[in-house]
Amino acid sequence: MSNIIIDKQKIEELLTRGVENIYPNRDFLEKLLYSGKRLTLYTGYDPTAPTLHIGHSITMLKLRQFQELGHKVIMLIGDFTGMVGDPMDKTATRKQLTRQQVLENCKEYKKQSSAILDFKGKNPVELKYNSKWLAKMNFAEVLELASHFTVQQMLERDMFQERIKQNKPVYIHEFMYPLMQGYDSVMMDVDGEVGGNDQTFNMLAGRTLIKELKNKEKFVLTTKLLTDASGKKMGKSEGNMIALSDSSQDMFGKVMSWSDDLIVNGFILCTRLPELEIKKFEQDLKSGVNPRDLKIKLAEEIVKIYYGEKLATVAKEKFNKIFSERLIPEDIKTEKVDRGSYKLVDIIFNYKLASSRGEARRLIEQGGVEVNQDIIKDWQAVVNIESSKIIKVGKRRFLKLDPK
RNA sequence: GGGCGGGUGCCGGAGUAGUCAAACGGAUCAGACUGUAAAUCUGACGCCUUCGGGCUCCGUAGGUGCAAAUCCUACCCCGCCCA
Repeated sequence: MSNIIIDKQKIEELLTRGVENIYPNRDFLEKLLYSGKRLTLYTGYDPTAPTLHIGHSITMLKLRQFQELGHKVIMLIGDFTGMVGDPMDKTATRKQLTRQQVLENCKEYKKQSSAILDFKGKNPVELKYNSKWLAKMNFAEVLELASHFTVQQMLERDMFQERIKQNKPVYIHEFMYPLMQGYDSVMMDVDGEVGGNDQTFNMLAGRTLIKELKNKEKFVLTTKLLTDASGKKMGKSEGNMIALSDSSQDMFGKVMSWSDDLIVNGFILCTRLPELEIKKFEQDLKSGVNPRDLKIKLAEEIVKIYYGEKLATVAKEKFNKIFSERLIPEDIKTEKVDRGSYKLVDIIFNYKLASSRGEARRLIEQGGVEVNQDIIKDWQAVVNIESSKIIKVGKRRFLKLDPK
C-alpha cells in the first residue's frame, strides 16, 4: 500500500497535459484527486497486433501519472475483446482474430509497457485480462447486459453512421464491443478509465453501465491523439506508426520523419519532459530555431524512454552520420561470399534488400542503388567481389560483401 | 420469403468480350528539392525473365468462344428496399 500524494502541480499536469476531455467534468476528477482517496483506474489494450505503438504510450504515460500519485492502476489486456475487434475502422469490419493470435500478441505487451509503467515496487501496475470474466458469460447474462442499451444509442457512433451511409455492413457483434468494454469497468469495479479520444464512445458506455449496475460515477479521461498535419492519426492502421518493438535506430528515424508540426505535441504526449521545458521549445520554434534540432531532441527523448540514454545517443549519432553527413555507418551487415562476379540484381534480392528481382531492378533503374558510393543505373550490372563492396539501397539499406 | 444492386490488385474504386497486369485516388518505394524532414514535383508499384517474352490474377467452381475481370450455369458472401 502506498500513500496518496496530493501535489498541486502534479495534479494540474495530470488534469491537463495531453488531455482532450474529462467526463463527467474536470471538477469531478479534481475533487477525487484531492480527496485523498485511492482511486482504481485502468486503460484497456486490445492485443490486435504483436506490438504496442507510440499511440499507446500516450495513455500509458497518463496512467503513470496516476501511479505516481499513489493510485491503483490496472493495465487491462483485452484478450477477449481483441478477438472481436473494436469497430474502429470507419469503412470495414475488422477481422476477427483467433484466440491463439491474441495470446501471441499479449506476450510482449507487458514487456513493452514496462518502460513506462512500473510493474514492481510499492504500488505496482496490475495486469488483468478481460477474458477472465467475458469468456465465462452465458447468453442470459449477455442479454441482460445488452438490455441496458438501445440500438439507437449504438447507432449514434459516427463510424456506424459512416458505414450505413456507405452501405457497408454493421454487424451485431460490433454493437457488443462497447458493452464488453463497459462490462470490464463493472467487473473491475473501477473509479475511472483512461483512453484515447477515439475510445470515448466505448468508455462512456462503461460509464453508463457502472452507473446503472453499481450506482457509481466513473470518470473518463480521454487523451489527445498524436495526429499529423492532415489530422491523420499516427497509428498502426496508417502505417506510419512507431512500434515500441522497433529498434532504437528505427524509432529515431521514424520520429525524424514526422512532420514539423508534430514536434510540440510529440513532446507533450510522448515524453516525460517537464512542460516548462516544452514551453521553451515552443518559443524557440517561434523564434526561428531550426525545427530539425528540436526534432532530434524529441527523437532522442522518445528513444531514451524505451532504450535508455546510451542507446538514444548512439541512435542520434548514427542518424547524423547516415543522413546529415551521408556517411556509411561502420556496423553494417556484412556477408562473406566467394570471390567472383555476381549480378547486382541477384545480390539485392538474395540479401533481402528488395522483395523481388523486379523491385531490385526498378531500384537500380531509378538511381536508388550504389556500389561503393557509385550510383549504378544499369540493372544488368555485374559486381566483382574481389575486394569488399558496400551496397547501398535506398536511403538506409546497407550491405557489405567481403570476399572469402 | 420477394425485388433490386454488388463482390476487382495493400486499401478505396473504374472497367463489363480482344488495345487489361487492369483507369484514377490513397498507402508504399526510389529520385529531385530540403533540414534527415513535411509539403511539392518526377518515376515506379503482381511474379519470373536469356529482356524477345513467359506465368499467375478480377468471390468460388464449371461452361461457351479463336479470345473472358467482362457472356452463361451453379454455388458462397454482402448491401438496399418490401414483407
